[in-house]
Amino acid sequence: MQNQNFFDDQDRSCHVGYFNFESPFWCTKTSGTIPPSLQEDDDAPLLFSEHVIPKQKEEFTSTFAGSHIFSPQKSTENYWVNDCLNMKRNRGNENLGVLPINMKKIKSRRKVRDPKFCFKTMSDVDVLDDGYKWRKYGQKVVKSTQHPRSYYRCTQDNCRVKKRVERLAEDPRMVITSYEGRHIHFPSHDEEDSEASSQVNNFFW
DNA sequence: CGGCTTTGACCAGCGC
DNA sequence: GCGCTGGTCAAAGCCG
Repeated sequence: MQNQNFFDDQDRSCHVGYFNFESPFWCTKTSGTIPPSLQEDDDAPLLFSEHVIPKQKEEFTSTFAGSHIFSPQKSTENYWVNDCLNMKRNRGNENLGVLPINMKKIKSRRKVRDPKFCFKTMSDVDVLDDGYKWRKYGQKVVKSTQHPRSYYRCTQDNCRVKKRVERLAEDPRMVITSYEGRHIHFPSHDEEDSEASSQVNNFFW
């Protein structure tokens, strides 16, 4: 297995880098998975969910999938990341499937944006190899952290997927990677490892 | 020379 | 309306 990036989110080690989205799912407001307390608010963001795929050697692939019709406000970005992690900790079992999440209400009135998800990784390198080619188009020092935030765009023609990479202010060892949009193509990796290659293909979503 | 990164400028959203 | 902030643009420079 190549491209291994492990992180510890305080309850277990997770394997990230390859994302298995064999059956991508999207929780919507019409699915009935949103707590009643949130359904009353048209501006509440959509639920995101976790897909847990048990793997060999007691590893498992854990991914966050989400579809925010209304993206969180800029100032709630870390808050949203924390929600992802809280959701992991609240998991009761590791069955394959969609789990309801412990969700907080985040108000937002911003315009419709592409699906988005993010994860935290302990890594020395900022940019994780996810099989896609990215071109950096900007870097900014944001107020919440002294570390610069980098902006990348997929180099594939007509693919509008973007990702942001930044280090956690509280723990610079942690890298927060945020993806926005869906790839319209397969990864451009020249994989020698066929198993890994097939797993990469599952990230087509 | 083409593709990429760097970086300052610009713009839009948001809060006050 | 104004200032702050984050996101994007684009020119310049770097590198293979």
